[in-house]
Formats: sequence, C-alpha cells, structure tokens
Amino acid sequence: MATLADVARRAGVSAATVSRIVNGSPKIVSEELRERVLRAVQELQYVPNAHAQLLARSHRTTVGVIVHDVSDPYFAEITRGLQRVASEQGRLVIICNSYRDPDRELEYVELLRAQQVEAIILAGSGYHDPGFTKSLNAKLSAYMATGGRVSVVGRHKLAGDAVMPANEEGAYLIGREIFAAGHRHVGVVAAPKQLTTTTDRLAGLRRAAREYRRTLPARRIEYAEFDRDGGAAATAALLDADPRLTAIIALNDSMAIGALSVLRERGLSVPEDVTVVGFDDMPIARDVTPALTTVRLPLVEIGARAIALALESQQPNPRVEEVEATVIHRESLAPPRTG
Amino acid sequence: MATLADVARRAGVSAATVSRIVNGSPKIVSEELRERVLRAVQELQYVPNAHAQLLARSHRTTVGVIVHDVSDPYFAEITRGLQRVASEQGRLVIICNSYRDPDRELEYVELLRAQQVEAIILAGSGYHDPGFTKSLNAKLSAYMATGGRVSVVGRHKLAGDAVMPANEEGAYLIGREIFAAGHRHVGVVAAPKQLTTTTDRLAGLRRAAREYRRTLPARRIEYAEFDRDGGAAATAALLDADPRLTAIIALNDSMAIGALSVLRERGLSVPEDVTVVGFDDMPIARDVTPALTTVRLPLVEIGARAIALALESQQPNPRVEEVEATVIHRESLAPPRTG
DNA sequence: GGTTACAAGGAAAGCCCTTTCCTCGCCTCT
DNA sequence: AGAGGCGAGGAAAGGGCTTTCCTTGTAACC
Repeated sequence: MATLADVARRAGVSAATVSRIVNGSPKIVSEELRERVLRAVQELQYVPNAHAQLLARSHRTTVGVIVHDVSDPYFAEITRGLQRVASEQGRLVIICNSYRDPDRELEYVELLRAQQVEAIILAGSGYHDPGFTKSLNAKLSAYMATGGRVSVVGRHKLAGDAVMPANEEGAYLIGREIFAAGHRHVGVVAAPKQLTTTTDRLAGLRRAAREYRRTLPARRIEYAEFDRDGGAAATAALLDADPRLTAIIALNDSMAIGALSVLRERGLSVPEDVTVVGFDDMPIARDVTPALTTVRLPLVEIGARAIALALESQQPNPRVEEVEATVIHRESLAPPRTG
Repeated sequence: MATLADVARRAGVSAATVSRIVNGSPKIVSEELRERVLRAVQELQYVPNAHAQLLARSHRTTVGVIVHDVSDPYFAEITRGLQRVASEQGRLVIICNSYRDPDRELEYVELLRAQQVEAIILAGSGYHDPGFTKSLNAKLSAYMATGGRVSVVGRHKLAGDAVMPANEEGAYLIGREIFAAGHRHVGVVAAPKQLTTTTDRLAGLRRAAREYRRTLPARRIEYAEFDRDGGAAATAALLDADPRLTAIIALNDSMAIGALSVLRERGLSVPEDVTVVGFDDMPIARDVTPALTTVRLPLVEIGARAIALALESQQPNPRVEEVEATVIHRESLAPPRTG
C-alpha cells in the first residue's frame, strides 16, 4: 500500500503538506502544490490508513452495536434505524452478533473497546443472571470511565443510557384484548425464561389476566427458543397438553408464525378454532395467513433513539426513554367459538 | 484509556514484557513478572488498542463485506454464512449497506481499503453500467495490487474470485415447470432492468419459454423495486393489463409475497386462479399461504464460500465457483384452470 | 578461573499519520 | 532602510503497540 510518505516523495513536498491537502485542512496551500499532490495521490491510488489516522487524531468516529443476530428481523429493524442515524452523523458502525451467548457478549464489549469505538449500543434482551450482569456492568463501567458512551435497549440493570420498549405494557394491552374477547383457555408460547424480555411480557399478560379475574397457570406457559421453530414446538406441546385451548399468545411474531404452521398442520383454523397473536409487528406479520394481530414496537425508531442518545453531548446522568407499544389489529384474533 | 506504558509502569517492567505477556508470545517470562503484569492489567482494566496493534503488526485480521442491505433476508442469509466462517478463522467482519447505490458502493470500497481489511466481499447484483463497472474494477484492482483479496457473489465482470449462483439455470428450471403445467398467459414480476440478476433470471425464463415454443413478450414483464411493495405494484399493473393471466413468476420471494397480497385483495385464489412462484427460498417462503414454490439458492453456503475463497492462500488466477439452484415444490403452483 | 552459552528482560526503532511549532522569505509600513 | 507581520511550507514530536537487537547475569564447560 502506498503511504503518505510515498505521496510526499513523489510530489516533492513534505508529509505535512500532503496530509493537509488530503484532509482539506483550513491551512492555505498553493494551487501548484495542491495539483502535484493530487496527481501523486491519483497515480499511487493512495488511501489514508484509517488506523494510523485514528491513532494520530483524538476523536473517534466508529460506534459498535451488539445484537443477538442481525438476520433476525427484530434486530434487522433496530439496526436499520441505527445505521441511518450513524451515517447521518458520519459514523461507521461495527455490528456484532452475540447469538444470545453471554460470554460472547462480554468478549464483544472488550473487542469494541479495543477498536476504540466512540459508543457501544447493546440491543436485545437481558438475562436473569446476576453474575453475568455484574461482569457486563463492570466492563461497561470501565469503558464509560474512559469517556466511552453506552446505550442499551430494553435492559433494566445496565449502566448507560437506555431506551425501553414497553414490553410489559404491550403485553398487557394484547392480553386484555384476548381476555376481553372471552377466551378462557389461553396458552402462552414463551421465549426462554432467563430472558428479561420474557419475564416483562409475561408480567404484562399476568396483569391483564388479573384484571379479568383469570390466571395464567404455569402449565399453560411453554418456554422454547425465541424463533419460528421454537414457537412451533411450544405450540405443539401446549396443544398436546390441553386440546381445548382457544387462544395462543406468542411472545414474538416469529414464534407466532411457528404456531400458525402447527395449527395448520393439525387442521385447526385461525382464528375460527384458535386465536393467535404475536409481538413486535415485524414486516412479515401482515403477509402471513391470517394476517397477525400483534403488538407494534417502533423498532426502527428504537434503534435511532438508542444511537442518538449515545451520541448526544455528554450528559452525566443516564437518561432513559420509554417507547410505546400499540396493538395492531389484523385477522388472527377472534372470540372463542363457544363464546 | 490505560495504555501499555501505564501497565508497564505499574508493574515495574518494560513495555516489551507487557506486550509479550498480553499477547502470549513464545518468549519465556518468569512467573513472578507475569503475575505482576496480569494484576496490573486487571487493575487498570487494560485493553490493547486494536489500531495501534494493527499498525505495529503486519497481518490484517478484518474482512469487509458490502451488501445491499443486511436486513433483507437474502443478504441476511449470505451474511450469516460469511460470519460463521469469519469467526471460525478469527476474523472480524465489517458490514456495509450500499442500499443499491453505486456511488455508495464505490465509497465503501475505499473505506474498507482505508480500514486495511484483508479481504473485501461484494455480495449482490451487479449493474448494467459500464462506467460504474469500470471505476469499481479500477478500485478493486488497485486494492488487489497491494495484496488485498476480493471475492464477489454473482457478478460477472468484476476482478477477484467469484461465486456464481445459478440464476439463469434456476429461472430456466422454474420456467419449465410453469410452461410444462400448461400456462400460456404468464406474467413476470421483475426487478429493475439494470440489475444483472434481473437479466440473468429473465434469460433463464426465456430459454424455458423457447423450449416450449412460447415467448415472453415485453408487455408481460413488469419492472419494479426488488421488494415486497415493488412486487405488489408490478402484479397490480400486470393484472390490469391482462386479467387472463394464469401465472405470475416473481424474480424473488419478497416480490412473490407482494404478488400474493394483491391477489388476495382482488379475491383471486392461489394457485387455483393464479399460480405464483418466487425465487431464493428465503425462510419465510414456507410460511406464507399458500407456501411458495420457489427456486432455492443455498445462500448461507454462498456466503461461506465467498469468504473462504477470499481467505484461502493467495492464488493468482481468479477462481469462480458455481452453485446450484433447485426448485422447491410447495403449494403455489398448479396447472391453469382451463387445462 | 576463564571462556562460552544461554536465558530473561529492556531499549529503541518502526508502523502511518496529524498537528504544533518553526523557519524562511516577502511585503508593508514608517 | 529597518522593523514588524504574515503567509506558505517543513521538521519533528507524538499516538500505542510489536519486535528486533542488545545487555546483563548466571550456569556450564574445559
């Protein structure tokens, strides 16, 4: 690779001059030199070494984001919002997939710190695991102590700014709809227990149940992987345990889609035989049959807010922003047959 | 941020020793010093500056990938394969979304070069635009001239290794199924004309048509954005122009899903009234109603191959690997009503 | 006892830039 | 004519790390 020095030599000027021209510094440089340098840059196909620049300059310009998996639509949407703001602000973003592995998450925080990122965004559910939370917080605090910015989405107990999707409230709202429609035998297709997202949403559901003088017994909650196949498995288990189920609440849309597929296989029609609702309102939710009634979280905006928070001027006290959830009514919810 | 020198000072040793311990160099260091250093590292929460390391070391360890949009399932899958191989090989990957903007693509090549990446992977359709192709090639060649590795997926005319999805062949195969089933009025929901993916797939369709002594007149091809809404718009246009259509071939699954939604709105049932087929076999294809008959491209593997090619030992002559397409039979294809 | 050999740790050069501080030459003003 | 000012360009000091080459101290050998 051609270096600054190569260009300088070729143009017969000092490195300082080349640097000034290449970076458009305010310092005035004569037209003649400028031309010679630019020509040399062209001829050598010179591109400045970003790492050397970073070392020499003081300000950082990269932000890191840790998600469970970008190819999961939930995170894809968040990342999209994030990217938009990032490029508006001239920042490069490094995306890291933790695949819901706490250790990997820890490693990535370290890696991003090593990369000297300006901010770290953590998206995705937290874990009920005090040990892990503690060590993550320790790493995050160390990073923040040296001027790093941290912003998390949907995690209660972490250092840094936070944007909190209304998981509890959203679940409460959709739960109300279910109970208001008269469902008595309702099953919950849930994500793994140790995810805070699971417990938050479950809490909302329970609040709705209480309001309608119902309960959500443990046997009507089936925990599984937080994806389509997990949803299918949990639905099958629920149905096997109690064939009278008239409604299934899935804790996200992917799981709801898995539920739909099992129901179809078993010849049960939705919503006539069984109501199914999801959570998140991912784009595909309107295109499955029947279109999913679900809870919308403004994911793109959540991502955008998270990075904006991190990038905004250094405020000492962590801020938390709540974002609302709304129920999207489509076709997969109906009253039970025997009303 | 604590630096190497800080650690050295605190442990009362030289920077060289700290470096050797932190990086596990083969050089032997006494147990006592090692302990002192490790303790200092702990206390200072020291993390080596990755940029300084990169500058000081010779070997690179990051690869860059340019896709149209990671949140598009097509690229999400490719990226997943890519990421897998990358972490197996201890590489960090930087993902760049070009949003199908040629200029941005050019910029990103530059940016990745500046980041000193070991390899650049370009995924996603090429453009029929000689000027752009030429300048992209120039940049790529400059990069390769200095030891950079390039690998592209599905682009004919670019420097570097390539993995070529069988776009023409896949389209030919699905085309044959359509014509063999007896469809005579078939419309094509196509992506923008200037994408090579469009022309390749169209070519395959034409070959199939020829074999069945049919043609694909221009008025039966509607070009639109390469996504769900584009598919919906194109389908509507096609239907308006010729209500007798009995089959719609969409050039990818997203567009097919858009087609499905328009058909549903208009009260046409699939596949009884109209057959719909897609392309790519993205995960959701099996979950829409009716499940999509489509062409499968092994996307995860394509991503994995692309990065493997780039990372393998420096072979001078570019290699190209073809990957096969297969038709996945589901429920959205049937013979036309009037035999 | 003197030489050699080796092991353990340190000094310093180098990686590629940015930026501060200088220098030099010329113009302007009195 | 001399002082002062200013404008254009360069020298050099970092920035944080790796790694080569040295130095020093000790063990081993004849």
